[in-house]
Amino acid sequence: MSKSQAHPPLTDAALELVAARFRVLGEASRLRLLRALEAGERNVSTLLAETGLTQANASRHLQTLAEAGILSRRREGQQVFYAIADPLIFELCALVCRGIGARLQEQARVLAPLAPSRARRR
Amino acid sequence: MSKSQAHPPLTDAALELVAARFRVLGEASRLRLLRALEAGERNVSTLLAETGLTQANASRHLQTLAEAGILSRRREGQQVFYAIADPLIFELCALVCRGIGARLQEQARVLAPLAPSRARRR
DNA sequence: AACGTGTATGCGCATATAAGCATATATCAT
DNA sequence: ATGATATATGCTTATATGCGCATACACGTT
Repeated sequence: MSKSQAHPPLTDAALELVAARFRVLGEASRLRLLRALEAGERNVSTLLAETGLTQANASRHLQTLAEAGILSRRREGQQVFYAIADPLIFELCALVCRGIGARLQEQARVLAPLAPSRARRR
Repeated sequence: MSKSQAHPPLTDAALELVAARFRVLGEASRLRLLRALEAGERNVSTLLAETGLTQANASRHLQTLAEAGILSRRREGQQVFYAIADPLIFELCALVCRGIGARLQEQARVLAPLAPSRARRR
Protein backbone atom coordinates (compact mmCIF):
# COMPACT_ATOMS: atom_id res chain seq x y z
CA MET A 1 0.00 0.00 0.00
CA SER A 2 1.04 3.61 -0.59
CA LYS A 3 3.76 2.99 -3.16
CA SER A 4 6.19 5.44 -1.61
CA GLN A 5 9.24 4.31 -3.58
CA ALA A 6 10.35 5.37 -7.05
CA HIS A 7 10.27 9.12 -6.75
CA PRO A 8 12.53 11.30 -8.90
CA PRO A 9 15.65 12.37 -6.97
CA LEU A 10 15.22 15.79 -5.46
CA THR A 11 17.10 18.70 -6.94
CA ASP A 12 19.52 20.63 -4.79
CA ALA A 13 17.06 23.50 -4.53
CA ALA A 14 14.34 21.12 -3.37
CA LEU A 15 16.68 19.66 -0.78
CA GLU A 16 17.21 23.11 0.58
CA LEU A 17 13.47 23.59 0.97
CA VAL A 18 13.09 20.25 2.66
CA ALA A 19 15.97 21.01 5.00
CA ALA A 20 14.39 24.35 5.86
CA ARG A 21 11.16 22.67 6.84
CA PHE A 22 12.96 20.11 8.97
CA ARG A 23 14.84 22.93 10.62
CA VAL A 24 11.60 24.59 11.62
CA LEU A 25 10.59 21.38 13.34
CA GLY A 26 13.98 20.91 14.94
CA GLU A 27 13.20 22.99 17.98
CA ALA A 28 11.50 21.67 21.08
CA SER A 29 9.73 24.94 21.84
CA ARG A 30 8.04 24.91 18.46
CA LEU A 31 7.05 21.29 18.89
CA ARG A 32 5.55 22.25 22.22
CA LEU A 33 3.38 24.80 20.47
CA LEU A 34 2.36 22.24 17.89
CA ARG A 35 1.53 19.75 20.61
CA ALA A 36 -0.69 22.31 22.27
CA LEU A 37 -2.36 23.09 18.97
CA GLU A 38 -3.04 19.47 18.19
CA ALA A 39 -6.19 19.71 20.29
CA GLY A 40 -7.42 22.58 18.19
CA GLU A 41 -7.13 26.27 17.53
CA ARG A 42 -5.70 28.40 20.34
CA ASN A 43 -5.00 32.06 20.93
CA VAL A 44 -1.56 33.20 22.00
CA SER A 45 -2.37 33.71 25.67
CA THR A 46 -3.68 30.20 25.94
CA LEU A 47 -0.60 28.88 24.25
CA LEU A 48 1.58 30.76 26.70
CA ALA A 49 -0.21 29.10 29.58
CA GLU A 50 -0.05 25.66 28.02
CA THR A 51 3.57 25.78 26.95
CA GLY A 52 5.22 27.93 29.58
CA LEU A 53 6.97 29.96 26.91
CA THR A 54 7.47 33.68 27.36
CA GLN A 55 5.27 35.95 25.30
CA ALA A 56 7.95 37.34 23.01
CA ASN A 57 9.52 33.97 22.50
CA ALA A 58 6.26 32.28 21.65
CA SER A 59 5.33 35.08 19.27
CA ARG A 60 8.50 34.55 17.30
CA HIS A 61 8.12 30.80 17.15
CA LEU A 62 4.54 31.16 16.03
CA GLN A 63 5.65 33.49 13.30
CA THR A 64 8.27 30.98 12.17
CA LEU A 65 5.69 28.21 12.06
CA ALA A 66 3.18 30.37 10.22
CA GLU A 67 5.73 31.51 7.64
CA ALA A 68 6.56 27.89 7.01
CA GLY A 69 2.92 27.25 6.28
CA ILE A 70 2.56 24.92 9.22
CA LEU A 71 0.21 27.21 11.13
CA SER A 72 -2.58 29.51 10.08
CA ARG A 73 -3.21 32.84 11.75
CA ARG A 74 -6.55 34.46 12.39
CA ARG A 75 -7.19 37.70 14.23
CA GLU A 76 -10.32 38.10 16.30
CA GLY A 77 -10.49 41.38 18.15
CA GLN A 78 -7.32 41.83 20.14
CA GLN A 79 -6.60 38.16 20.13
CA VAL A 80 -4.82 36.11 17.51
CA PHE A 81 -5.70 32.48 16.98
CA TYR A 82 -3.29 29.98 15.54
CA ALA A 83 -4.20 26.59 14.18
CA ILE A 84 -2.54 23.69 12.44
CA ALA A 85 -2.58 24.39 8.72
CA ASP A 86 -0.65 21.33 7.67
CA PRO A 87 -1.85 18.17 9.41
CA LEU A 88 0.95 16.20 7.78
CA ILE A 89 3.07 17.56 10.59
CA PHE A 90 1.70 15.02 12.99
CA GLU A 91 2.36 12.16 10.65
CA LEU A 92 5.91 13.43 10.49
CA CYS A 93 6.22 13.40 14.25
CA ALA A 94 4.69 9.95 14.43
CA LEU A 95 7.19 8.66 11.90
CA VAL A 96 10.08 10.19 13.79
CA CYS A 97 8.81 8.64 16.98
CA ARG A 98 8.74 5.25 15.33
CA GLY A 99 12.31 5.74 14.23
CA ILE A 100 13.45 6.86 17.65
CA GLY A 101 11.57 4.06 19.34
CA ALA A 102 13.16 1.48 17.12
CA ARG A 103 16.57 2.97 17.75
CA LEU A 104 16.21 3.07 21.52
CA GLN A 105 14.92 -0.45 21.56
CA GLU A 106 17.94 -1.54 19.56
CA GLN A 107 20.27 0.20 21.99
CA ALA A 108 18.50 -1.40 24.92
CA ARG A 109 18.87 -4.79 23.30
CA VAL A 110 22.59 -4.24 22.83
CA LEU A 111 23.11 -3.00 26.36
CA ALA A 112 20.86 -5.52 28.01
CA PRO A 113 23.54 -8.20 28.62
CA LEU A 114 25.58 -5.68 30.59
CA ALA A 115 22.87 -4.87 33.11
CA PRO A 116 21.62 -7.25 35.79
CA SER A 117 18.25 -8.47 34.62
CA ARG A 118 16.00 -6.57 36.92
CA ALA A 119 13.34 -9.24 36.51
CA ARG A 120 14.28 -11.04 39.74
CA ARG A 121 16.43 -8.89 41.95
CA ARG A 122 16.38 -8.08 45.66
CA MET B 1 -6.17 3.34 6.67
CA SER B 2 -3.23 3.65 9.03
CA LYS B 3 -5.06 5.02 12.05
CA SER B 4 -2.43 7.64 12.83
CA GLN B 5 -4.56 9.62 15.27
CA ALA B 6 -5.09 9.00 18.98
CA HIS B 7 -1.53 8.78 20.23
CA PRO B 8 -0.64 9.78 23.78
CA PRO B 9 0.72 13.33 23.89
CA LEU B 10 4.51 13.34 23.88
CA THR B 11 6.35 14.25 27.05
CA ASP B 12 8.71 17.20 27.04
CA ALA B 13 11.69 14.87 27.03
CA ALA B 14 10.30 13.03 24.03
CA LEU B 15 9.75 16.31 22.22
CA GLU B 16 13.39 17.11 22.75
CA LEU B 17 14.39 13.83 21.12
CA VAL B 18 12.07 14.40 18.21
CA ALA B 19 13.39 17.92 17.74
CA ALA B 20 16.95 16.61 17.80
CA ARG B 21 16.18 14.19 15.01
CA PHE B 22 14.50 16.88 12.93
CA ARG B 23 17.53 19.06 13.49
CA VAL B 24 19.80 16.40 12.04
CA LEU B 25 17.67 16.40 8.91
CA GLY B 26 17.51 20.17 8.79
CA GLU B 27 20.70 20.58 6.83
CA ALA B 28 20.92 20.40 3.07
CA SER B 29 24.39 18.89 3.06
CA ARG B 30 23.20 15.96 5.12
CA LEU B 31 20.19 15.50 2.90
CA ARG B 32 22.55 15.44 -0.05
CA LEU B 33 24.41 12.57 1.55
CA LEU B 34 21.17 10.75 2.20
CA ARG B 35 20.06 11.29 -1.36
CA ALA B 36 23.32 9.78 -2.60
CA LEU B 37 22.89 6.85 -0.24
CA GLU B 38 19.35 6.17 -1.35
CA ALA B 39 20.74 4.17 -4.25
CA GLY B 40 22.67 1.97 -1.85
CA GLU B 41 25.74 1.71 0.30
CA ARG B 42 28.64 4.03 -0.56
CA ASN B 43 32.12 4.64 0.70
CA VAL B 44 33.21 8.12 1.68
CA SER B 45 35.22 8.88 -1.44
CA THR B 46 32.28 8.04 -3.63
CA LEU B 47 30.05 10.23 -1.51
CA LEU B 48 32.50 13.09 -1.87
CA ALA B 49 32.33 12.79 -5.64
CA GLU B 50 28.57 12.53 -5.68
CA THR B 51 27.85 15.37 -3.28
CA GLY B 52 30.68 17.80 -3.90
CA LEU B 53 31.27 18.14 -0.19
CA THR B 54 34.79 18.51 1.15
CA GLN B 55 36.28 15.50 2.88
CA ALA B 56 36.35 16.89 6.41
CA ASN B 57 32.90 18.33 6.08
CA ALA B 58 31.38 15.14 4.78
CA SER B 59 33.07 13.11 7.48
CA ARG B 60 31.48 15.24 10.16
CA HIS B 61 28.04 15.08 8.62
CA LEU B 62 28.31 11.32 8.22
CA GLN B 63 29.23 11.05 11.86
CA THR B 64 26.23 13.13 12.83
CA LEU B 65 23.92 10.94 10.76
CA ALA B 66 25.43 7.75 12.13
CA GLU B 67 25.17 8.94 15.73
CA ALA B 68 21.52 9.68 15.11
CA GLY B 69 21.03 6.11 14.00
CA ILE B 70 20.13 7.16 10.49
CA LEU B 71 23.24 5.66 8.91
CA SER B 72 25.23 2.52 9.57
CA ARG B 73 28.99 2.41 9.28
CA ARG B 74 31.10 -0.48 8.05
CA ARG B 75 34.83 -0.54 7.58
CA GLU B 76 36.34 -2.55 4.77
CA GLY B 77 40.09 -2.21 4.51
CA GLN B 78 40.98 1.44 4.32
CA GLN B 79 37.54 2.38 3.17
CA VAL B 80 34.46 3.08 5.21
CA PHE B 81 31.02 2.35 3.83
CA TYR B 82 27.91 4.11 4.99
CA ALA B 83 24.38 2.96 4.37
CA ILE B 84 20.86 3.96 5.30
CA ALA B 85 20.02 2.33 8.61
CA ASP B 86 16.58 3.89 9.02
CA PRO B 87 14.53 3.71 5.81
CA LEU B 88 11.79 5.72 7.49
CA ILE B 89 13.92 8.71 6.59
CA PHE B 90 12.71 8.64 3.02
CA GLU B 91 9.10 8.47 4.05
CA LEU B 92 9.80 11.55 6.13
CA CYS B 93 11.24 13.38 3.16
CA ALA B 94 8.35 12.29 0.98
CA LEU B 95 5.89 13.63 3.54
CA VAL B 96 7.71 16.91 3.77
CA CYS B 97 7.72 17.17 0.01
CA ARG B 98 3.99 16.65 -0.05
CA GLY B 99 3.59 19.41 2.50
CA ILE B 100 5.84 21.77 0.60
CA GLY B 101 4.17 20.94 -2.68
CA ALA B 102 0.75 21.66 -1.26
CA ARG B 103 1.99 24.91 0.17
CA LEU B 104 3.58 26.11 -3.05
CA GLN B 105 0.52 25.16 -5.01
CA GLU B 106 -1.59 27.16 -2.60
CA GLN B 107 0.67 30.18 -2.98
CA ALA B 108 0.53 29.83 -6.75
CA ARG B 109 -3.23 29.71 -6.62
CA VAL B 110 -3.34 32.88 -4.55
CA LEU B 111 -0.92 34.73 -6.78
CA ALA B 112 -2.35 33.45 -10.06
CA PRO B 113 -4.89 36.27 -10.61
CA LEU B 114 -2.05 38.79 -10.47
CA ALA B 115 -0.03 37.25 -13.28
CA PRO B 116 -1.05 37.36 -16.94
CA SER B 117 -2.21 33.86 -17.83
CA ARG B 118 0.67 32.69 -19.92
CA ALA B 119 -1.62 30.27 -21.70
CA ARG B 120 -2.14 32.58 -24.65
CA ARG B 121 0.38 35.33 -24.81
CA ARG B 122 2.49 36.80 -27.59
C1' DA C 1 -8.36 61.05 23.79
C1' DA C 2 -6.64 58.08 27.35
C1' DC C 3 -6.01 53.66 29.09
C1' DG C 4 -5.72 48.46 29.39
C1' DT C 5 -5.01 44.08 27.28
C1' DG C 6 -3.09 41.14 23.77
C1' DT C 7 0.44 40.47 20.40
C1' DA C 8 4.52 41.74 17.64
C1' DT C 9 9.16 43.56 17.00
C1' DG C 10 13.89 45.94 17.60
C1' DC C 11 18.07 45.06 19.95
C1' DG C 12 21.80 42.75 22.42
C1' DC C 13 23.78 38.65 24.29
C1' DA C 14 24.94 33.94 24.43
C1' DT C 15 25.28 29.71 22.27
C1' DA C 16 25.29 26.35 18.60
C1' DT C 17 27.07 24.78 14.54
C1' DA C 18 28.79 24.60 9.63
C1' DA C 19 32.98 25.14 6.99
C1' DG C 20 37.99 25.44 6.17
C1' DC C 21 42.63 24.23 7.24
C1' DA C 22 45.92 21.44 9.16
C1' DT C 23 46.97 17.27 11.23
C1' DA C 24 46.15 12.77 13.17
C1' DT C 25 44.81 7.93 12.72
C1' DA C 26 43.98 3.57 10.23
C1' DT C 27 44.95 0.32 6.73
C1' DC C 28 47.51 -1.53 3.08
C1' DA C 29 51.69 -2.05 0.05
C1' DT C 30 56.67 -2.01 -0.55
C1' DA D 1 59.90 0.89 9.04
C1' DT D 2 58.42 3.95 5.07
C1' DG D 3 55.21 5.64 2.28
C1' DA D 4 50.56 6.02 0.17
C1' DT D 5 45.63 6.25 0.44
C1' DA D 6 41.27 6.72 3.03
C1' DT D 7 39.00 8.69 6.76
C1' DA D 8 38.61 11.19 11.18
C1' DT D 9 39.49 14.99 14.37
C1' DG D 10 41.36 19.40 16.69
C1' DC D 11 41.14 24.18 16.13
C1' DT D 12 39.44 28.62 14.40
C1' DT D 13 36.22 31.59 12.29
C1' DA D 14 31.84 33.05 10.50
C1' DT D 15 27.08 32.80 10.75
C1' DA D 16 22.67 31.60 12.49
C1' DT D 17 19.42 31.53 15.97
C1' DG D 18 17.14 31.17 20.61
C1' DC D 19 16.14 34.03 24.50
C1' DG D 20 15.29 38.12 27.45
C1' DC D 21 14.19 42.88 27.93
C1' DA D 22 12.09 46.84 26.53
C1' DT D 23 9.06 48.92 23.51
C1' DA D 24 5.91 49.36 19.68
C1' DC D 25 1.58 48.27 17.53
C1' DA D 26 -3.44 46.76 17.36
C1' DC D 27 -7.85 46.59 19.19
C1' DG D 28 -11.38 47.42 22.48
C1' DT D 29 -13.35 50.19 26.43
C1' DT D 30 -14.44 54.21 28.88
